[in-house]
Amino acid sequence: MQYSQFFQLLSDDTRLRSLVLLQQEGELCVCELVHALGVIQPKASRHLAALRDGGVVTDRRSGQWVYYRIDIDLPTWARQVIDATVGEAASREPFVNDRAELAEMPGRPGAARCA
Amino acid sequence: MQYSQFFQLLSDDTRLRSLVLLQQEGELCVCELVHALGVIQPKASRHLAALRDGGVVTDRRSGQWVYYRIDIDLPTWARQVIDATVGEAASREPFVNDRAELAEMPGRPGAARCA
DNA sequence: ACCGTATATATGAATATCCGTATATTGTGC
DNA sequence: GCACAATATACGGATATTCATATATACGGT
Repeated sequence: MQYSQFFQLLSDDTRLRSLVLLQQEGELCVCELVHALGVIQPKASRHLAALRDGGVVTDRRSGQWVYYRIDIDLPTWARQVIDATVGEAASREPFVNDRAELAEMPGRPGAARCA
Repeated sequence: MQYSQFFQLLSDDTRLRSLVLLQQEGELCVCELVHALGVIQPKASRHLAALRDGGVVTDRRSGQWVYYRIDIDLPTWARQVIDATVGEAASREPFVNDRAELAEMPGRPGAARCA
């Protein structure tokens, strides 16, 4: 059943924190997520791959960097789930701190960081 | 983190199908869920206990029966997640069939089955 | 071609989850 | 108190998830 699979992807802290940041920032590369979340690179990469394989995010290569964003073609209900969650989580830890860590990251690649 | 825990509870088919039925019917006893989902009793009971321990549903004893319903005090965002999901899932399998099986169940206990 | 950076994947271990069976608990009616 | 129905829990076993380490791949600059 596709529904429970979607929720399974949201049931891990690293994946959920990544999704919240992606929803807030629009697009992020792996190294930005590694810095913001304070996790090692293989861990971030693995969870992003899971989100991509599940159709929740898409990736785009630009030079050495791979940028991830939430899939534009996500079904309406799934988008609503993410919206409701991020709306609540945005003002709570650890999500507030994740965003602060991202903002303080030096030498971020200069890709489009539109919301 | 409470958010990922909530999603973990929605990431199992049996629990999600139970929640959809509870959202639609308002209140159901274990034996009704056993019949509607076509699962054995310990399985239904175990998953309902997980939902109760996670604060997603509440239980109420009435004679031999224990009735479950979605917790009225669920945070707004969690309620929105369930609403969006049930709104979409209600017209799809296996949720349609679950409800049909429940409607055809003989000898249902005569408790409040309000929406 | 070589080196450094960014990202992905393979591997094995630790842990968590889910299951069916068996059994315990609780309540009802006699 | 006894029999029965509804529900809950204990127990192992099977499977899935997550992790860190190590390694592989891809790209840019020189």
